[in-house]
Amino acid sequence: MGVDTVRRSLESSGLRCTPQRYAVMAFLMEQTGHPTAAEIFEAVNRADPRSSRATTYNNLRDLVKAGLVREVAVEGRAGRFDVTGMKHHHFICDRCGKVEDMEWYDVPRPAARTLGKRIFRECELIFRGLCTKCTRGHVSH
Amino acid sequence: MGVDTVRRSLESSGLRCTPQRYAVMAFLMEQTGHPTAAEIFEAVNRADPRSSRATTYNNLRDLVKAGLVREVAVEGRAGRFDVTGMKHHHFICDRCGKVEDMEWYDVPRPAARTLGKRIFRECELIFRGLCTKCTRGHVSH
DNA sequence: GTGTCAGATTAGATATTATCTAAATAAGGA
DNA sequence: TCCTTATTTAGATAATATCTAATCTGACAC
Ligand SMILES: [Mn+2]
Ligand SMILES: [Mn+2]
Ligand SMILES: [Zn+2]
Ligand SMILES: [Zn+2]
Repeated sequence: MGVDTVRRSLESSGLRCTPQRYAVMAFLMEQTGHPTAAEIFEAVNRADPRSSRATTYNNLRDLVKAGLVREVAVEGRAGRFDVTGMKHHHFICDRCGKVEDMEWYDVPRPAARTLGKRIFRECELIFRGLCTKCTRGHVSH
Repeated sequence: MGVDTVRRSLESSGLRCTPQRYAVMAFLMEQTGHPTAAEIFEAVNRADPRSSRATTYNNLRDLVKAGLVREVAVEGRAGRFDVTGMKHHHFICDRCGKVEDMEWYDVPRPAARTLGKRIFRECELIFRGLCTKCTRGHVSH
């Protein structure tokens, strides 16, 4: 994805395209994992432009609010982020906690009866088990 | 669920049945919501026996490790807990963040192809949208 | 290009959530 | 009743996130 695509997606969300904000988006887009705010902060500051901690958090919050980034639901204490855009599910490793993307597929939505007066927007699937790395040396059964 | 049931489930997990630990289990079992550690700490200490903060956290960790309690995957910063036992899914409100239980139903597991060398254990479904309370006054479309 | 200013950035303080430490206590079996 | 060891405790500390208020700058109008 090119520089202009990022710039335009920021602008169309009413966000200025600042070097710091751009760097967060660019880093997240080249990631296959789900970095924490601390990891994003560190990665962005390995090169110019520098960005303060507050700015990194501010930008993550703004990008999430704009729908360009999401905070994934995990049970750890540190928020983990990925770019929205391509729909996908997640696999979380029981052993090492790694969060991996999984191919998206449609899930039967809940029955109207169980939904009640709630307004349904989407389903999200979390698979659990052992990741490829943690599987090594593991004997099933 | 009776006193003895809790006691036995603790003992069969190799955990001593202490008043503090029992209080955490008892509170979680009467909850329909998904309290944070701070809420559990507060609730437990509204009456005897008292429990320190460290003990509340220790017990939650031990109960999770024993499989009697689980930490729910949510995107907030504070861990939220519920008792395992009855399988169910979750509905998370976009607006107020409330986590509600939803009737369990089986989900088609991912294709072996997308699973690769991972070892699959279970699927967990998260529904998103607006809870009943946040629906009030909301105009769809 | 220059001026304007709301939005953005910053360092550091503060808040929130969770874990650690080491001494004291008590559960449960012998 | 005694013994062993898991558990509890207060307080310190760590990890994560937000706030503050001074300063700066991106984007737009001219
Ligand atoms: Mn992802
Ligand atoms: Mn639940
Ligand atoms: Zn793993
Ligand atoms: Zn709600």
